[in-house]
Amino acid sequence: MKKKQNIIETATKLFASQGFDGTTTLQIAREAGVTEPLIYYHFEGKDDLFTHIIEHGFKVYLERLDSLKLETAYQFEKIEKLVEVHFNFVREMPDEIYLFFSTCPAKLKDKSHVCSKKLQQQRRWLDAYLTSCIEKGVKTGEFYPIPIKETVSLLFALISGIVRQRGLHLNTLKGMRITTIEFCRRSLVK
Amino acid sequence: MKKKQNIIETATKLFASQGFDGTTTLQIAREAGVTEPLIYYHFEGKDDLFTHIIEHGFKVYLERLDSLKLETAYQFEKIEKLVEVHFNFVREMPDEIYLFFSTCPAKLKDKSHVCSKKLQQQRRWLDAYLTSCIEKGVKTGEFYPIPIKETVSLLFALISGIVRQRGLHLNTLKGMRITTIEFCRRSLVK
Amino acid sequence: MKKKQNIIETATKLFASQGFDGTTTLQIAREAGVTEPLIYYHFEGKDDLFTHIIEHGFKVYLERLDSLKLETAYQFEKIEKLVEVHFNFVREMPDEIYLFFSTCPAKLKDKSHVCSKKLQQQRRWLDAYLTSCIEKGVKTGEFYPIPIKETVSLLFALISGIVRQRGLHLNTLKGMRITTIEFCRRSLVK
Amino acid sequence: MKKKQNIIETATKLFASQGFDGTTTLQIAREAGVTEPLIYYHFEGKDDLFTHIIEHGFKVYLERLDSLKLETAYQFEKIEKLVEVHFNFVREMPDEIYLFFSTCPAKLKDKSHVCSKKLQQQRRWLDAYLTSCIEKGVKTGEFYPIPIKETVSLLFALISGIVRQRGLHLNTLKGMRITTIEFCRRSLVK
DNA sequence: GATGAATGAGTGTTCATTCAT
DNA sequence: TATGAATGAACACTCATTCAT
Repeated sequence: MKKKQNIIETATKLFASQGFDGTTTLQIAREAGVTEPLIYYHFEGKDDLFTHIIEHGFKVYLERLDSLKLETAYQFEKIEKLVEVHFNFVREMPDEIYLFFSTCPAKLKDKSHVCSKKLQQQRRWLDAYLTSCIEKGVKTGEFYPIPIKETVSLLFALISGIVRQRGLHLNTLKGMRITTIEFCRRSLVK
Repeated sequence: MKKKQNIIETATKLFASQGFDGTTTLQIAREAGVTEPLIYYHFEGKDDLFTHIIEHGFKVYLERLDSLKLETAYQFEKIEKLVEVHFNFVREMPDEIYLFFSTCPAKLKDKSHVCSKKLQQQRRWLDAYLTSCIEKGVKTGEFYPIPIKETVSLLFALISGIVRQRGLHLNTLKGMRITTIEFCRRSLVK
Repeated sequence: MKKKQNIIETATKLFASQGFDGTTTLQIAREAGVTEPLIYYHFEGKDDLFTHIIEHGFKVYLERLDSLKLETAYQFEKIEKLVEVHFNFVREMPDEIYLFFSTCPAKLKDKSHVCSKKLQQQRRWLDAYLTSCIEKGVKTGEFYPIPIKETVSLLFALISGIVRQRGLHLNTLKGMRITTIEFCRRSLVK
Repeated sequence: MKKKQNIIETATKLFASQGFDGTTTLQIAREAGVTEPLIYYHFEGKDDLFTHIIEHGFKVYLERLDSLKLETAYQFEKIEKLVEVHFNFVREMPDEIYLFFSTCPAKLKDKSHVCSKKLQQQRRWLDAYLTSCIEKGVKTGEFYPIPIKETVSLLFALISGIVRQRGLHLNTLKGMRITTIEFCRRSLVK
C-alpha cells in the first residue's frame, strides 16, 4: 500500500512540473520505484490517476475553503482569510494547487472531464465567495464603490497568478503574504 | 509562402489551446492544410517551430514594451501604460501572450532552451521596469512606502493572472482594464 | 470445489464464444466469481485449463461414440446413430462440441499439443467408423457404389458444418435431425 | 505500393491460420518484410486491416455468386453451380473464404462490425438462392417433397463444412467436387 | 482454498522525423 | 516547394503468471 502512495506522490510532482502530456507512465513508475503495470493495478489508467490526484487535492482544498464561511465583522477580513488560505495551501501542497490553477488547458476542452468539472466548481465557489464579500463591503461603505464583477475577476486573477508563481518556484519572497493583503486592503477599504 | 504562415498560425493556436506536448505535428499539418514534411522544410522540427513562434511573438511584445521607456511625470503612469500594453496585446495576439505566460513548464526545465531564455528575459525586463518605477515612486512620495520586491512580484502575478484568464477566455468583462488600473492606483498612489 | 466447477464452466462458455486467444484469465475469473490466482491453484495455466476442458468433453464424447460400436443389420443405421449422437451432444454440451469442431486453428499448429492430438484422435475415430460403414454398405449392395474416402470426408464435413451452425446458434430448426438423416439416406441407400 | 500488398497478403494468411486474436501486428510486419508503423500508415489499425481483407474478398466472392443468377432448365443445375463456385473459390482464395466461414466468433458478437454485416449478407444471399431453388424444385416435381428451410440450412452447413476442411488443408481429395454434387443430386432429384 | 499485490514480456498504436522523388 | 512512403523510438496499456500471506 505504500507503493500506491508512492505512485500518487510521484505522479503529482511530475504532472505539476512537466504537465500531463509531458509525463509518461514509465517515468512515474521508475521514479516511484515500481513497475508500470502496478499503476494499472491501482488505477484504471493515466487519466484515472490524474483524476484521482485532482479529486483528492480538491477535497482538501474545498474543506479549507468551507472553513472560511464564518461570520466576520468586516468583509475585508474574509478576503484576507481567503488569501491566507491560498498561501497556506500552496506552501503545504504546492503541486496540487498548481495543478488546479495551471493544468494544461487541453484537459479543460472536454467539459465533461472530471477535472474540468472540479475546476469549474472551484471557480464558482471563489466567485460566489468574493461576490458576496464585495457586494456587502460596497453596500456597507466598508469598501470603495467599485464594480463588483470586475473586482471579483481581478482578485481571482491575482490569487491564481500568485499561486502559479509559487508553484513554479519563481517567487519565494517571505513578505508576499502581508504585501498582498495590504495591497488589496488599500485598494478596497476606504 | 502562405502555407508557411498557415503552419505558424495553426501551430500557435494549437500550442496555446492544447499545450506543446498535447499537439502533434500531424494535427498542425492537417489543420494548416499542408503535409507534415512541409513543416520540416520550413522548420528544423517541432521544437524549432515552437521557438520561432515564441521568438516572433516576443519580438513584437518587446517592441511594445520598449515603447514604454519614455519619461513621464508620474511613475504610476508607467504602470498604467504597462497594464494597457498587456490588455492590448492579449486582445490582438491572445495565443502568443498566453504562451509566454502559461507554457507548460516542462519546457522551462531546460534552462538553455531558447524559450526558457526568452521567458527569463521577459521576466527580467518587467522586473527592471517595475522595480525602477516603484523605487522612484516610493522615493518621491508618489507611492505609499511599500516593499519594492514584493510589490513587483505581486504586479507581475496580477498581470500574468489576467493574461491567463483572457487567454483561456474565462474573463471577457469590458471593464477589466479600467478596474485593474484603478485597483492598482488606489493601492500604490497616496 | 464448486468454484473449480465454476471456472471450468465459465471458461468453456467463453472459449467457445470468443476463442482461446480472445478470452483472458481475468475475464474467466470475474465471470466465474473468483480471483485469478485461484485458476492457477486449480490448473497449471490457461493452456492447461483449455486442455482440461477439451479432454473432459472429449472423454464424454468418446464414450458416446463407443456406444455406437454395436452390430446392426444395416450400415445406414450406424450412420443414422452417428448423426443422432452429434445432435444429442450439441444439444447437451454445445460449447464443448463446438470447441472440438471449430477451435481457432492456431492451437492445431502445434501437432504435439494435447488438444491437437485429441482432435486428431476424433478425426481418426470418425474416419475409421465411417470408412468401415460405407465400405461394408457398398460391398453388400446396401449403398450405391460410391467413392469411399470422398464420402467419408463429405459426411464429416456435413456433421461438422451442422455442429458449427448450432454452436453459433445460427440454426435452431426442429426438423434438422430428421431432415439430415433422410438427406443422407436418399444419397446412400439404394 | 508493393509493400501494402505484402501486408494484405501476409495478414490474410496469418489471420486464416492463427485467427485474428492470435496474430500480432508485429508478426504481420515481420513476415511482410516491413515495419509495424507502415501497417498504420496504410490502415487505421489491426481491425481496419482485417475489415479490408474481408470486404475485398467478399466483393470478389459476391461477384461470383451474382454470376449464378442465370436461368436454368433444372433447379439442381443451380445447386451444382453453387457448389462449384465454392470449390473454385476455395482453390483460388483459400484463406479469404476460410475467413468468411470460420472467423473466430468473437467478431460476430458485435453485430454492427463490418465483418458481422458482411457475413450476414453472405448468409442471406445463400439463403435466398437456395430457398428459391428448392421451392421451385419441389413444386415442379424435380425434387423430392422435402422441407425447404431445413434443406437450405443443411446445404449451407455442408458447403461451409467443406470449405472449412479445405481451408484447414484437411481434405485434399480430388474427387470431392463430383462426389459432393452426386451426393446432393441423389438426395434431391427424383 | 483463496487472495491482494506485483511483474516481465508483450500488444496495438502514435510520434517526430527522414528520404526519395 | 511539396509530398507519399517509410521508420526508430517510444507510448499507454494488457496479459498470463507468481508470490507472500
